[in-house]
Amino acid sequence: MAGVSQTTVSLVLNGTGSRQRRVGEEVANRVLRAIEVTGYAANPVAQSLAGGRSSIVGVYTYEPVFPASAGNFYHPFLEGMETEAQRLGIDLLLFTSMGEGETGLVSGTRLRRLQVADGCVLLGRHSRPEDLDELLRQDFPFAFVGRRAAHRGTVPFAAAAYADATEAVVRRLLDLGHRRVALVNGFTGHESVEDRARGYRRAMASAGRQPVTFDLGDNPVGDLVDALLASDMTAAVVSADLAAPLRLAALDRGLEVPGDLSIARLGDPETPEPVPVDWTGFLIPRREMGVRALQIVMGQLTPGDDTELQTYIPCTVVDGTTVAPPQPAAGRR
Amino acid sequence: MAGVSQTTVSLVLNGTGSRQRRVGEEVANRVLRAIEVTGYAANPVAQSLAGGRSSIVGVYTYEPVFPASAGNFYHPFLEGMETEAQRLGIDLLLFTSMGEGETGLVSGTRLRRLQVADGCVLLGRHSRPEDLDELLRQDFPFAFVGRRAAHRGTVPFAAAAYADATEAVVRRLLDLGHRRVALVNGFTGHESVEDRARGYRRAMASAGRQPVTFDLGDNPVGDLVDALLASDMTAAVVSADLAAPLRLAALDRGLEVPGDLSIARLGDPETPEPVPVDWTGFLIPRREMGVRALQIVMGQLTPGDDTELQTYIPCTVVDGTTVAPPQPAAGRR
DNA sequence: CTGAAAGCGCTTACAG
DNA sequence: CTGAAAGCGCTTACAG
Repeated sequence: MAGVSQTTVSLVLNGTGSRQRRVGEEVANRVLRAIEVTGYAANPVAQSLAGGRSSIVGVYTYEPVFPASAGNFYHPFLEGMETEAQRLGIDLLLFTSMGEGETGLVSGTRLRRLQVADGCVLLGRHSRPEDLDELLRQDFPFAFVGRRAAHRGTVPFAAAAYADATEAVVRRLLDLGHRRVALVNGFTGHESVEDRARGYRRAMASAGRQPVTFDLGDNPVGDLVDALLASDMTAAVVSADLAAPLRLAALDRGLEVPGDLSIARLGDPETPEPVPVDWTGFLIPRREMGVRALQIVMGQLTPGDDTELQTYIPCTVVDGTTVAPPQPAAGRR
Repeated sequence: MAGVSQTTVSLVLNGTGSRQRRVGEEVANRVLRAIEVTGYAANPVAQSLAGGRSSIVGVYTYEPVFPASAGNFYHPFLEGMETEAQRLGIDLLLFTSMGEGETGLVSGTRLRRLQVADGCVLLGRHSRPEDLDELLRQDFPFAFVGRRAAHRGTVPFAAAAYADATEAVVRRLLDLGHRRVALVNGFTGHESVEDRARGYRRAMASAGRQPVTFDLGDNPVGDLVDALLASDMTAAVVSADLAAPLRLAALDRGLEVPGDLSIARLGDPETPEPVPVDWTGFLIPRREMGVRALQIVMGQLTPGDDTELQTYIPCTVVDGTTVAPPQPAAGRR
């Protein structure tokens, strides 16, 4: 013992907040020295129970994190989170115990178990709005990786700036002389799809062009190519996973890419494409999204912090060889 | 309330052990119903503090888990652990906060933070013996992925059965007619290398052949090929990472594989080889090692459990095209 | 500036 | 078979 009370030790360790009470410098040093000698470290479990911080942030995923099948969807996000967690001196608690029978975060013991952590990062393509509502209602610090909307309230998130990136890509096509540029979606009803569509419309509107959207639906990709040509499209901006199949379908029909049809890819797919293509388009800043999501959670734990709750992270636009100026109409087959 | 005390609820939830006290069936049902209605779930933090279980198992790695650089070394192990964790209804706490300055588990607050978890799985090529000693001394439930030895005491582990697998591969070469089969190590001083060497020696001894081991050291791989030929070796069993370079060096010297030299690979490397080769050798059961490590930890938490503390998991031996019967000496260049 | 005391939500001997 | 009470190791009002 350094001759002080438990209270004082706690105060020394937990630092000095704004108008918090300070411990005498001399006493503080005495405590610090004793800590060094004894190798004392606070029991995080007790800290947590007593209302303090556990320095643990939960990671809740709506799908298994390490499935051989799903490739490495979560990998880059986790890499960012791990790096940031290390920097911040916190640990990550993986909530993997959501089994087949579970129905999300709200049900059962899941939400309760979250409380071990100071906050939580959520990831997953298929989130459940009721989970977000509940988290918001409980005032539990969290952040989603990717933009998510809730029925009411502000969902904190670290999202890719899909709108801006798509706008930039479409503008590039327009600048090359394309007049008929289509947006092609693989699926709909997701925030990321909406964001891309917004950027697309913005670019088209500012150039006075008519926006036209094609949805894949359940049809074969080949039909999509036919539809694009039937509409006299000279360029298409395509969601990440659909770009490669669309290009192959076009080549299959004897078209040249970008000669007959320019294709820009709106994001890089989770799994690397079997045949590498030098795409024009943009990349999703997955790693940085992970970093930022963690920062947003931690920001909510720090009173004076001014970290934005909803942040958009710029995507890197890349110039490849799948986009070229449109051919004169005569040249098209 | 169901009209019972906190004690009773706790008893109902924590199940009935061996000679533990039982709660009246009628009362238990009443409690269960109330739990269902209210959606009650015990606070794991409090459970943990009170000496109960937190249903959290820590994962401590000696290198970052999600580095883009290191490929996916940990991925298959984690996949197994995640699957098993899900099955067991527990969560995984990633101890990622070991930064640059940290010096292992024992130092600083790391060991203390482990206590949030009921037990811990350790992974990493460069473990620290003092960590194992300390964990053993504290009687903290843990398991290593891969065989590890400590100064004293039994280190629980889930290891690949390298010795058996190597023995099987070498025996296969001997059965094909090879008389001079070399063991080639990329590095030394690791348990996994020792295990392979043991299997190699066993197979050679039982066939009455002289075991010869070549260590790469800091020399170029080409020298190794020369040394193998100078010693009239017709086959080599090679550690996972060295197999591909050795084969290339042999091809470079105008040799044929397996014509002039049979090469068997002792394990599959962490990162897929750039040029796929149809190797003869064995595969490391990484996924299953993760599963078993978790089972070993959980076994220590269950009084009557008879899970082996040290388990070896069989490797899959595969027949490829890098091994063939030895050529008559005349045919060798 | 410092300490005694209550309380976080459980589990577990200990009495009935 | 059941409950009152202590205690896990902290934090944080509340008094001095």
